[in-house]
Parts: sequence; C-alpha cells; structure tokens
Amino acid sequence: MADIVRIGRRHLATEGAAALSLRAVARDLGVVSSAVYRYVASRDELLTLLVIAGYDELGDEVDAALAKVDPDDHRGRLVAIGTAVRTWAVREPAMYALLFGSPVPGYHAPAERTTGPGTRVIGALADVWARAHAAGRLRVPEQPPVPAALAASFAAVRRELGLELPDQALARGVLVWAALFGCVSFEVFGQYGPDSFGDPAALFAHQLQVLADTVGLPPTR
Amino acid sequence: MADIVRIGRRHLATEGAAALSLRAVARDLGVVSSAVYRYVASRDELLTLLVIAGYDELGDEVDAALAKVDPDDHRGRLVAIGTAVRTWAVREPAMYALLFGSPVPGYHAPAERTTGPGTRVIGALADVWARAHAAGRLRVPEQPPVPAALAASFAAVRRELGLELPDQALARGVLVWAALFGCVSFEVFGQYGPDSFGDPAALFAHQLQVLADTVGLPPTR
DNA sequence: AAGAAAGCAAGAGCAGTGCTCTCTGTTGTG
DNA sequence: CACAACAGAGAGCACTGCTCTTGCTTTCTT
Repeated sequence: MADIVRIGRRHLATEGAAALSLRAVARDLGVVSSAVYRYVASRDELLTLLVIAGYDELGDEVDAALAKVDPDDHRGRLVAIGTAVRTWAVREPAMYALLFGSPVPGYHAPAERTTGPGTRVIGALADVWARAHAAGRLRVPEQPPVPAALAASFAAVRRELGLELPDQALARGVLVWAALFGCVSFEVFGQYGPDSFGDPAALFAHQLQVLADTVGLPPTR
Repeated sequence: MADIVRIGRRHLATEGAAALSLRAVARDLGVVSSAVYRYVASRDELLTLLVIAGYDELGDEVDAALAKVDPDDHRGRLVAIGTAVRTWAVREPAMYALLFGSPVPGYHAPAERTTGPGTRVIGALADVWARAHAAGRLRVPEQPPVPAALAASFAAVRRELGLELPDQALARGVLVWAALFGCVSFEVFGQYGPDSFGDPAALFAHQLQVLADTVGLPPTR
C-alpha cells in the first residue's frame, strides 16, 4: 500500500492527476496491473488516498510553520500560514492542483474521509482570528454590511467550528481564506501570464499584508 | 468545424475537460473518428478551440454587463465585472474549470492564440482602475509598502497595458483580480464545503464590496 | 502433521481512448 | 471529360480502467 501511494505521488507530480494510471503504477511496481486492484479498489480510490496524503502533508507544513511563531503574534501567524501554503503549492503543483484546482471529472472525494484533513488550513486560519478577537486585537469593521441572507449560514459555521466571531469578522475571514488560495492558484496555475512577476514570493508577501489588513489584524510593521 | 466545437462544448459541460474525447465527438457527429482529424489536428487543438470560445464568451458577458453601467460609476463597474464572471462561472463550471482551474496535464495553450481573448477580463478591471485614478477617485494607500523587488515587473506591466497607476494601486489591483477569481473558484469548485452558504450570491456580493474597498474605490453605498 | 482457507499475483479479455495509415467515393474545376 | 482536391471509412497500434479465471504460496485450524 505504501509503495503504491508513493509511486502514485511520483506519477501525480510528473504526469498530473488526469494522467494518473493504475497500470503505470503497476509497471513501476514491477507487477501486473490486476495485482494492484487487490489493494486499491479503483483509480478513484487511489486518487482519494493521494488527496488525503496531500491534505495531511499541507496540514503538517502549516502546523510546522505555526510552531515557530508566537501564538499572540496574530499577524505573524497569518503570514506563516499563507507562506507555508504557497511554498508547499509551488513545490507540489500537481498535488495542489488535485486539492484546490478543478475537480477531477467523474471523481467525487468521499467527504467522510477527506473533510477531516481537508479542513486543517481553514481551521488554523479560524484559530488565528478567534485568538485575535479574544485578545481584543481584531478590528471588526462595520462597512460594508453583511447581507441578512447569510446570517443563518454564519450561525451554522460559528456553531460547527465553535467560533466566537461577529458576522463581519467571519465574512472577512472567509474572503481572506478564498483570496489567499486565489493568489496561490493564480501563481501556480500560471494565470498571471508567462513571467509577469519576477519575484512572485515578494508579490505574495505583499498580498498577505493587505489581506491581514482586510481581515482586521492590527499592523505590526 | 462549428459542429465540432459545438458538440465539444456540450461534452465539456457534461463530462469535463479531461474526459473530452474526439471519438465521442465523432460519434455524436455521426461520423467515424478519423474523419474528425481532417478538421482538428488533435485533441489538444480541440481544447484550444474551446479555450478560445470560452474566453470569448466570458469577455462578451463582461462587456455586456459593463454596457449597462455608467462609465464613471467605477465601483459599479467593478461589481458588474465580478458579478458577470461569477454568473457565467456558475452557469458554465466546466468551461470555467478549463480556463481558470488546474492546467490540463500535457496541454499547453498556445499563447499567440489565447492571450488576446484571455486578457479581456483583466483588461476591463484595469480600465476601471485607470478611469477611477484619472478622475482622482482612486484612494491609493501607502501601507503596506510595495516590495522593491516588484518595481521592475510593475513598470513592465504599466508599459504593456499603457496604464497610469502608481505601484500601490497596481499591486492592489493584482490582488483584487486574483482574489475575485479565488472567490469564484472556491464556490464553483466546492471548496467552501457542501452547502456551507445558502446564498452564495449574497456572499459574493459582499466580498465584491470589500474588494472594492481594498483596491481603493470610494464607497457609493 | 495434514488439510482447508485465505492471500496474492498472473494472464486473458472487454470496451474505451488518441492517433496514423491506407483505401474508396464524391465533388469541383480547368 | 479528366484530374485534383476533399471527405469519410476502416483497420490497426499502443494505451487506459476494470473484471474474471487460474494457479501458486502462505497461514491457520483441526
């Protein structure tokens, strides 16, 4: 099993998710294709294993980055999370694409196995905001107003994550979350255009600072 | 040719990009597979045609939305662009995934044919910011400072697009651009989680307002 | 220790894919 | 009327996911 996942990861990195082939994995394993089906039910099952492995690895990287930052340095923790995500994504673009890119057609990740590891990053972000808010160091703006239609959903999110955040902060938290991955995706997927920005790390660092302002974390420049 | 692209679009919408098959298109066309190769050199060529068609359609939608908004209502124009992008993306998720999701493995869009239609949205956004700035209605913040490493790239972008924007505004413009598509991608690709937000349109509308603030467009609430 | 049961891999096979090649029939043009 | 261009058919190669049967080896049980 470990060998299959390991070789699968290598193929994912070199060929991409859609080109991931159980037969090729079997070849590299020195075994006939049908033998692999004894351990992995299907190609989708292998994808699921890789998805879980990817979420786990990303979560570990984020946690490792957070371990080096003072828990009360909220802005520093947001920067650490963002930087860890970007660094990992640039190093493992195929894995990043599998997790955060277009869904693989015909494949649906089984929620009961992937939501756990899949929510570690947003969990870390939410934790930063919750701590900042608890410390009275989260500037919660009043404008623009949060649409009333979102009140129920926000209440559910608050309940589910056990978060103590006003709607305004929650809304901006969601935006910053999406924006963060939007920036990473643009870079990893080449949306900025060929060689548009010579130093994408510097661009991303600046974007993180602006996003920290957006979510209401006080500047510590 | 038109039939091939039309059927290809339909397959893209129903099966997804990676499952796009020239043979299936040929079947639907009532013709043997090799006959299609007379018109389309390869599967990648068909993908390119679809990419161009998608960029064109999105660009047309954005332009149509902009036509209904006062050219001096800069904030309204940003909202119009964002809403048009989101509406189109929700309606055509497969096409959106092809254009803005993970790159199809092994496929590289020929820049000389796709950059033109592919830059219409960012062109429209840049136009909004340029007009707002020319009218003195773009609040350009001083914090956080733009990294010096980006000066050269920004100068190149300014030159290439013929933009009259200070680095600060340009940097935030790029961020808002990426964040906008990040929000749309999160919704279309289901990253928010299953049925997290009952009214994603309302969420997106709020996000657009915050992003308008981020880029420095004055509130017209 | 002997036999049964489980585990494991091989191989053939089906239906699908992209793509190339050759062959035939049609159509337009000088 | 002849010739060239065009269009499609069909076979074929190497690949894919996946299933089924066959046979060997290891392990467990009596």
